[in-house]
Amino acid sequence: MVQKRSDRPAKSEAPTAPRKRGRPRAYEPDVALARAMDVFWRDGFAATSLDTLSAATGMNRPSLYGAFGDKRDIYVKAYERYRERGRQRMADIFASDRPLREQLRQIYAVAIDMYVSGEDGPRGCFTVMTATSEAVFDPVLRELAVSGLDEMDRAFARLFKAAQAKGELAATADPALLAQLASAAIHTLAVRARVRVPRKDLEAIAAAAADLICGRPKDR
Amino acid sequence: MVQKRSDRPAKSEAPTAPRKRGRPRAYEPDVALARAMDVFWRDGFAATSLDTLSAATGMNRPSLYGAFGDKRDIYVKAYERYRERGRQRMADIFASDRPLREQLRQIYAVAIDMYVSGEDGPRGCFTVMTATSEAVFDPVLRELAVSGLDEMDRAFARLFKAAQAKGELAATADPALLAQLASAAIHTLAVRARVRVPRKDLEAIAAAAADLICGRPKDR
DNA sequence: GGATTATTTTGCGAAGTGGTACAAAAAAGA
DNA sequence: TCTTTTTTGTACCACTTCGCAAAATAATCC
Repeated sequence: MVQKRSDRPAKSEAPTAPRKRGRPRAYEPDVALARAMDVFWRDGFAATSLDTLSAATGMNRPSLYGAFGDKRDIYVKAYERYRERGRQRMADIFASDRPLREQLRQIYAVAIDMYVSGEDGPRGCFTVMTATSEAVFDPVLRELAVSGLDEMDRAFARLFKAAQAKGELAATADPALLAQLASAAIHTLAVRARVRVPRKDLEAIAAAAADLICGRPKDR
Repeated sequence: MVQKRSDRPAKSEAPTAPRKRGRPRAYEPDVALARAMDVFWRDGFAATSLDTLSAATGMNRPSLYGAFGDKRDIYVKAYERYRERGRQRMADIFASDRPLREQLRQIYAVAIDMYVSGEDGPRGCFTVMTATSEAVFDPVLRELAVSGLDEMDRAFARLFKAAQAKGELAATADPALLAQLASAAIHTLAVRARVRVPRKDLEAIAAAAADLICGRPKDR
């Protein structure tokens, strides 16, 4: 009996078996948070009640509170999870060294996918739709929303710098400024998706944005 | 005594003196609606309570209901008022026949003015911030939000068509598509204003958008 | 088995929600 | 002065909201 409880018990199977002491959880924190994210993403902060969260997660309110904290805490965690998922979906595309126009096309395609997703209707972008609403008077939420916008801007800026180095983009362009316009396309896609603009129209906007940024396409 | 009550009494002074029969109103409907608009614009639909509206307008709830209807009715009227005001502020600029780049600069300047306005903090754009949130599940509100986006798109499209006719814009450009990108800049300004991005930064984005749309500036 | 620990369940309470009924108030008309 | 008409102010309703305390439950540890 060397190990006590300070380090992982290292059970036989998956890392998801620490076998703690008391009554076992009836929920999986990660999937519960995913459901909470779905609700906040769809309805926003103010329009979401703890009862709705409770129903969506299958946890009753005290369990919710114990696991994640109060409503605002759940919101913050849900939003961070949203950010993390978005980061994962975008990472490969930003990292690939394909032609700039193609990278842009793929990035916008992923964005559109996310924004029109939703069981009961297109949800748009969590950052643009709900995070910015709460951002004005809540400094913490504002910092989160700002970092969400910044992250996208900076990713685009890196992309454009690399494209300039490869000669795919005019050397006179300001990468940081152009990045914010590339993000602007993301934002308009989010807004328009939310009012049920058809996917086809969104794709046309995305293509036009990519064209405008890269310069007119040479061939077709 | 020819005229009864079907037509205007045409009192001596302003048209605001029909002198109706019962107890006179303690509020002016128009300024009350302006206050309601301020609240909804700032807080959105869900986070606004009738008590808040009551306090802001100086009307108590029954009077609010009598004058404008239920909460959603007030919201709709407030949003329509917002639209009307925006239309007024933009109309002259869109109608002027100045150089395209200058028109764009002015349009974006007005937008920034509106979006950073607000006694307690920047409010962003009513359409982008709150109308789109409610738009997913409420067909009426969706139609309103869509028409709000469309109106801006179409105004830009007319602008670009005229610019093409004057030779200020490449004939190969698609005015309708380019218009949606011009609107995208509006949307990103709204989003960023809401998270308290400084005015100076917003102006830089607006200038970059105008440059990108018009083509690089010839001189400076 | 009994003690310990962690979680769920039940239920409550205080505040807030949108909406309304009803009487008092304030004007014009007779 | 008395009636009629319109609006206001008070009070209330049924319901929802968030958060929490206390008890019940289910596991491990000894």
